[in-house]
Amino acid sequence: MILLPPLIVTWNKKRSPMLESPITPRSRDFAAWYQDVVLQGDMAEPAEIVKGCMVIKPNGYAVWELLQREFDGRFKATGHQNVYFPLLIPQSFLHKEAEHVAGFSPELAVVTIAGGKELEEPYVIRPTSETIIGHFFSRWIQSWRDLPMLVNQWANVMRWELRTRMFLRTTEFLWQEGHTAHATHQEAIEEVLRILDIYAEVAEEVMAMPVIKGVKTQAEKFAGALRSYSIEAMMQNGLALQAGTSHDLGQNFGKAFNVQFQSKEGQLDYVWQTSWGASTRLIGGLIMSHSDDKGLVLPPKLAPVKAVLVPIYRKDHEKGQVLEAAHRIAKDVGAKVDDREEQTPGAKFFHWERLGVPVVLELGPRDLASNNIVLKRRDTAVKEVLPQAELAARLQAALAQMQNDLYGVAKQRLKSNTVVANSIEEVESLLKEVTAEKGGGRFVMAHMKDDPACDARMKEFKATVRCMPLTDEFDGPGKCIITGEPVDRRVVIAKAY
RNA sequence: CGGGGCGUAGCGCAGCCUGGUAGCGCACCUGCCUUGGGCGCAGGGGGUCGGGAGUUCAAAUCUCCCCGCCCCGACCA
Repeated sequence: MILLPPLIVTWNKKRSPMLESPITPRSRDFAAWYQDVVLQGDMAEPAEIVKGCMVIKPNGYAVWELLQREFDGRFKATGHQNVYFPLLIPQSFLHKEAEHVAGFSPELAVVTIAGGKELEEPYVIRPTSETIIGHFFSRWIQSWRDLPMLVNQWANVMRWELRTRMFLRTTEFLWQEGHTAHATHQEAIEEVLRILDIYAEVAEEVMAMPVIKGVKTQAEKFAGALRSYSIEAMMQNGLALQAGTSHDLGQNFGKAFNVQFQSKEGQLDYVWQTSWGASTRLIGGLIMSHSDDKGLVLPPKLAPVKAVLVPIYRKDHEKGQVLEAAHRIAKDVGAKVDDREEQTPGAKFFHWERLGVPVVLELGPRDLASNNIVLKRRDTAVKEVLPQAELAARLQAALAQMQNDLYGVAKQRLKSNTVVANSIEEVESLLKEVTAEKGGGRFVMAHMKDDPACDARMKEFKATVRCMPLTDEFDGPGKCIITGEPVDRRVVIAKAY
């Protein structure tokens, strides 16, 4: 295990013992820091008895539920309906689309025995549901009147990964997968981009996590898609995280599963399909975007508890007055009162700090006498003394400001860690510059042809082409740094999770 | 799947080299005392030492096998 340095408690030496921080500093070991924050923030823990899986704890699941609500509302507002398909998929289904099976075969878990008997045809535990949904789409769709078909499912999926990290990559994970069918390619493309916008909006406005929207290279696209789009975020160590993907499946699955419709003109044609997904990985991205050495930092919009009030008192008569006021004030502003008697205020401050609660309020005898209250933001650690009468407004303002500030800080980090390269040598040196000491990364923008041979060269730097941005300040034509051929824009090259 | 680390009380660890009564801190229980950033004191409960086999009078400790977890690399939301 990692040895932890003592956290020296300087504010009250005569009363406080030397304490050990339960969290490894980010700067020392980012991976250990991340794991500590997940554990100390009570978000999840390794399932231990089930390889590669995790238990999402109440605090973590509450964040997922808030995220779900944000996505689900937007999906429904754009005409999608929720459905649920089986966890088990006949193995043969996977084989109907050549690229699809090639891409997913290595990571499938297969059920071969059920009810004590060997199955005639094994089932795979879904790694994603394009195939089984294709099968049902072919039964549900006959006419142009049945289109567009817009469905979404909230589900678990399983991919047998060799290397797992909580939230970022586990064998089983939760996600939503949207599946749609359209009469024309144009409509399908519009759908893919509409969803990509929703992903970006939730990431930026709800998670306070800036992203780059882009197109995946052919080498990096979803197995079975014509084109894949993604949003890419940058973590605090400069590594990239794919935070949501939206795929233009063309007619590949339509043909594989015979999903045909009769057009207004009476002609038979295959549907144009899309699929798109965002997973619990987003929570990993959330943690790696905002949290610090003291623990979790949650943006107000995704904090299950937005404010906690810690009452402070000495004597019995103070206790009664403080608690009465604490409950009254907390009720007014929607804060939770931590009135546990067996914990001292100091212990409570540390507790809520680790859990990432955006605002902690302090109320003690001094405040009662002056009609004030103390408000402290999790991200800045700044304490403000303000009149109780102004609390409701000031709390809302503080939460809104914190939401904005978190985004601003992350946006600035993305900007300042994004650099331009005009040759492959420059890509290499720019990537190596940050890898050595920091164990980190950055985004390098370079002109590159969308050709698997070019993607492959990035392996030398342990990097990948994250995406070809749809729009950003690095747009503009140039020559591919590998082939010299003219290309119309720069791509994002980075090390990634 | 390769390399490394680790499995001893709920958690974090010491003990192992050199075999001989299973320990420490936190947490937990009881009481008193404290409360504006991890209070203190006193008393107390809690263990198939990851599993199996072997060596030995005797194994947490030595040998072999197995299992699991974490980290680092090749594949990936």
